[in-house]
Amino acid sequence: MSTPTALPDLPIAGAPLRARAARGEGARLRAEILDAAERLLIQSGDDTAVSIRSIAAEVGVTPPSIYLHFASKEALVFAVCDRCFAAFDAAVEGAGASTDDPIETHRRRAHAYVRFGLDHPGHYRLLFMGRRATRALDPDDGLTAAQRAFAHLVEAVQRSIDLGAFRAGVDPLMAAIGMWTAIHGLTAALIALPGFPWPNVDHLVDQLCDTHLHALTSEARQQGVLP
Amino acid sequence: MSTPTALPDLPIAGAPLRARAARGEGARLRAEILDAAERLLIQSGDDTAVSIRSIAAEVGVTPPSIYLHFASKEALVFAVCDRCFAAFDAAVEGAGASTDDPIETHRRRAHAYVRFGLDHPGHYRLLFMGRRATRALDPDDGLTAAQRAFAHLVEAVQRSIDLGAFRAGVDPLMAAIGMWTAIHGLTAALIALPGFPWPNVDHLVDQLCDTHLHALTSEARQQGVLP
DNA sequence: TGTACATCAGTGAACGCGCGTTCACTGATGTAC
DNA sequence: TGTACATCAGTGAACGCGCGTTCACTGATGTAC
Repeated sequence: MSTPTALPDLPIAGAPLRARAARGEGARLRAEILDAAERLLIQSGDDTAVSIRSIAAEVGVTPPSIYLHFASKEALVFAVCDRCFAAFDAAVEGAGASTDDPIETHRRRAHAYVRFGLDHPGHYRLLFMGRRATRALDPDDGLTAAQRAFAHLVEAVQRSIDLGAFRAGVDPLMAAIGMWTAIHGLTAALIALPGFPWPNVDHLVDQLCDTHLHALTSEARQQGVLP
Repeated sequence: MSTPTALPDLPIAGAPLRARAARGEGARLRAEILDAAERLLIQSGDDTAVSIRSIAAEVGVTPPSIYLHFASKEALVFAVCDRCFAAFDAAVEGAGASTDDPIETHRRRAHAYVRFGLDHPGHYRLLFMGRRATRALDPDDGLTAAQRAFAHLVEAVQRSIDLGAFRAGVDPLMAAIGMWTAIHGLTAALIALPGFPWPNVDHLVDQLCDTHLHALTSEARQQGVLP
């Protein structure tokens, strides 16, 4: 039936590249959109620089198709970020769990944190340096992956206190905030200012760990204003 | 000559609000553009969210007029940032100079740094949390205000070493990076996550100063891997 | 076994919008003769 | 004193572009009778 010149089975330039999902497998597109959006978002590290149109093109589908699975661009970006936060959390938790030493575990967490940021600067920019909504769009969704990741750090500090490795007077929340903001500042600066004359990164992380872990372990109170 | 219905001297709705500068005072518009751009940029804290058109409207002039004084949007944004960095540097240096104590000066610098960030979150986002170029567009312009600000911190550390307040073995660059990234991380997190259950900010800054200044003053080496 | 119908997975075109930048121009003002 | 001219400080319209989202639609596939 088809003439020699007609090749309807080959993709035509400009035509969608993706075969329509079979009946009942419409949800497959949702997963493909998430994957494509993640690829583009971590490439640019900026959700405002990634358009619905570019995500649709990456999938091989037209822009309106996105709205079959996500209510808005914001909802799609949030879904991607939640997945990325879970990956970040897994990397840090995994590193922390690789030792039983209640001090060394924090050191390994810190190194894994910074390494994640340097290995995946797009992820890190997206998760920690943008202006996205922090809370779940739908309150019924429960804790976000970001909230779980921070809770894991507080738990790690609490364990070190329970095991007697940290001073008894340590406030787990204050200590967690102190360590997190310091390591975040280093990571964010390393990513944002690649032209800065940075010394060896591992030395920087170690120095930071020395400083903070010393304060959490030494019995002597420093000359600070805190009681 | 003018009829009662003609009021040519009053601004008409939609018409430019700004009177044309007198001959020889064309440079005045440059200053007005800088002021307007700074207002809008610190309001949003994001240079991609501020358009040439909105800056022109803020001044009361048409968009092409911007190009009489700035080669591109990038050049205009850079000029604004350089001014903002100078203001930031002045705030921190001023606070540091308010005492002769070589330890207390760092504490005051830290508090002034965080206070600047919280008082001017738009400035801070623009200067430290965006994706702008870090170096001068024209290499002949010499050091940027940002580079001068960091140099001032290194000098402050060096003075504390020279006065014997910091350990002799302290590397001024490493110490400056350590303190800066930590305080930057706290400031950036405070700004980016206003919904986070932050404890008292002054306590956080003090805790951070305690931790870092203790490491720089105590003779005992911590359990770190550094020699 | 055949056929009308419902459902599903998308598409095509358009909505109104804002963007940075360029280009030829205008109209007031000072200057030279 | 009068006037032609140069200069200056801008303007108006347009360039081609991409944006998120909506809406009516299409065409393949399964299902009920």
